[in-house]
Amino acid sequence: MENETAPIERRIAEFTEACRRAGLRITCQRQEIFRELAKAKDHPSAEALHKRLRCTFPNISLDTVYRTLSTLASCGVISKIDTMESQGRYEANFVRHHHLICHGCKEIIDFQWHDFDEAALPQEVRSWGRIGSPNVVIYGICQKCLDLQDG
Amino acid sequence: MENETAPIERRIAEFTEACRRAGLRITCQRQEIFRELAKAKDHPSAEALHKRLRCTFPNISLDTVYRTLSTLASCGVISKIDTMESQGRYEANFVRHHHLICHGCKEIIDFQWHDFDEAALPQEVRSWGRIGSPNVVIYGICQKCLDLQDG
DNA sequence: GTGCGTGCAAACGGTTTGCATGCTT
DNA sequence: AAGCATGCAAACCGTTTGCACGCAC
Repeated sequence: MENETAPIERRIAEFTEACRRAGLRITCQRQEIFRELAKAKDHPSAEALHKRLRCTFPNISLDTVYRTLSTLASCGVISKIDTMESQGRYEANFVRHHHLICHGCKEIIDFQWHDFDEAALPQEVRSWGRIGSPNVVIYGICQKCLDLQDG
Repeated sequence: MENETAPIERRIAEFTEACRRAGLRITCQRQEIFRELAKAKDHPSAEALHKRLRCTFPNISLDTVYRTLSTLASCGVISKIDTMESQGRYEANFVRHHHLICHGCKEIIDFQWHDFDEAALPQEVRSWGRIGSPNVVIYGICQKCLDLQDG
């Protein structure tokens, strides 16, 4: 699960193993949902994922997609991204990264920032409790949307 | 609007001025909503704010609170915080800061981090488009919630 | 065989919207 | 006087839930 650049089949195998460890049954719906998310590059919502899955798996229901995403997220096998929008978005990228979010097209771009990842946190934060990885979120308007506005 | 530590009446005056500039009418609902948010220290949701407002302003409707918060947020007079939860939360703190969010009690704590604010952003980010202030968001479990679990 | 996971449909909760009235400008 | 803002109620949308069947174990 730790390497998003691993070949997709290897990632499925890791996923299967992770489910087994978590006591989750391995169903084809779960495998397909994970595969579709792992191969997506755009942080899809549950609905977007459902739409894609229906091409190869016409009977899959939206509820199952919702249920599976939330199950997998709570096992830490995938993660949910909090955005300003009403729809939740998901990703299966476990390389440490941060997000750029476009207010215009809602695209989410991953970026890495090693200096940040290694920086010491303020004392106030360290003494607050038990923390997860600090995440940088930057909202803005991407170049494509800027061009559309000006053009 | 820039100083959250200014006396509340001065902040209301600044708010009034900002509305005028934005071409928004100054109604007592808007003033009261802003006042309640400006004095809140806990990043309330629309519903929480509505509940508080009803004490001093029994006829105010929830719709107006929603409408006003979204109007003010789009003028940049207040800001909306994106969290993992379904409810949107708001703040009127314009001192540069970041957020610690507790998965347990959902409390949101502000903290400042000057070194971060002054750090150079990765090239990849600078060339992406037009960006707003980078925000650090840290999820975790606060000490109070940890104590409850262990105790 | 046991019981978790699925599909279906209905409920849910937060938020948004249409409309007539009221109040700021 | 003109028209934006409000309150009310109903719609909306993403998500969750109850239930009976089916499949992984």
